[in-house]
Amino acid sequence: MSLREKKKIETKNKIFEVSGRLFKDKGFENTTVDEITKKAGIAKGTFFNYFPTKEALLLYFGEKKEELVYDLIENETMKNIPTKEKIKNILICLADSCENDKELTKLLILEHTKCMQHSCLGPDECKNSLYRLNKLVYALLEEGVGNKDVKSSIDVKMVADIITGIHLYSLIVWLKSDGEISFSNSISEKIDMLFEGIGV
Amino acid sequence: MSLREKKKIETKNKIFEVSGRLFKDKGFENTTVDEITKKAGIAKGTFFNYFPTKEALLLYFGEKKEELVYDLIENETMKNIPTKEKIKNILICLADSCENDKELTKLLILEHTKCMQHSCLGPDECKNSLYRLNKLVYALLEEGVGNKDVKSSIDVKMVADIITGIHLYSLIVWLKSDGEISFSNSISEKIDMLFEGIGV
DNA sequence: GGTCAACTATGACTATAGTCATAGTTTGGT
DNA sequence: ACCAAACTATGACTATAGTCATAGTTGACC
Repeated sequence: MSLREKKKIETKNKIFEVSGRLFKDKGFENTTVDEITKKAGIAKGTFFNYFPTKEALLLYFGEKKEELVYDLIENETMKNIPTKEKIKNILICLADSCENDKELTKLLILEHTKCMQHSCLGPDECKNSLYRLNKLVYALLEEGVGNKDVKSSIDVKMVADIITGIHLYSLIVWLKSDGEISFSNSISEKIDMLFEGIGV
Repeated sequence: MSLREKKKIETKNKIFEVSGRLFKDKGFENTTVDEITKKAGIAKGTFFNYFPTKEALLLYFGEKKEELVYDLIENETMKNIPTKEKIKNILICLADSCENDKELTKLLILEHTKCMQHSCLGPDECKNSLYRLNKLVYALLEEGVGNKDVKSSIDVKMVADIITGIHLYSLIVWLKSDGEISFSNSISEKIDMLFEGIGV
């Protein structure tokens, strides 16, 4: 690795590390880029060489976190269990991950909602976690239809959207609540309902 | 009405009117508060006497729009039709309203997501359209359970959340799409699925 | 119609994200 | 070792949302 590459990684890590501490201490909104760069010992402009906006740094935190959770999720997808259980387990993994850092989750869901709109990014570049979840659920449902685990008459894309929506709104409700609600429980029950249907 | 009250209303309307034109012309982000106040013939500080933030003005646009759509929705709720149809019609009303001003919808959904998180506002003050929809759907479902239109075994709150989630994510997908998708169609089909269930 | 309290308007000021021309550093080729 | 090109850092500068002390206006009461 060249000197240049080493320095780049070092600087990026320094920003990541310093801002992580600051965000934890004072919150994202109350931390200025000036402050981050001062503590990291770099010039303000340098920050923007690494992250195009302050929000991009937030998304980077999100990516790091997602790497971890998707390792777990990958495991789940391998298991030989009914589709419903598989989807539930995955959503529970995600929920647990959200539950262990509510503040970050709160900030990220806003960024992801923002992201989803600026359709600038195609399917693959888009690091958006909602989008990623949606694709994964889609794949599992297709598998489920193949296994006769899920009605073959359904529009798989549509159901994937329903499930993503359930995840998103449950997340929002949980964020709004002051900790009385368990995100993972509530989502699990909702998936049961979707599979059973609510009509008489 | 006192002179003071008249002037206040006049000024607020002036801001509303001028900013409406500017937002249409150049978009929300590209319109500055400075510009709005100059065209409205008031000082910058005055703007913030009427709207605490630039985003609050956006929410005001949202409220005005919502007043209109909720008139239609109220009509629907009166009708003597199956619960499923009622909920579908309401969601279609909302979708139509969104479809007739995509840009505003895009901006509002972000603000509403933001709003939902800052749990500062209680159920009643909160003008948030997601929250409002959620409450309405909840009421209709209860009615539906009473009418034996909906399984009595369901947790009504949970199903209301599912439906709100379906609405929200469908909205996001529609916003992301470049007009190929009909928001109202897609949501209607999703409600059918939820009533029927997707399990074999 | 004078006076004071309550309300409202004002615009200079602050805070902060993000830009950009310039200066400095690293690299690969000779 | 030297040079040019490519890359990276820098911090003064800009743009803009939002604040706040001050000045101006309105209304109610005498």
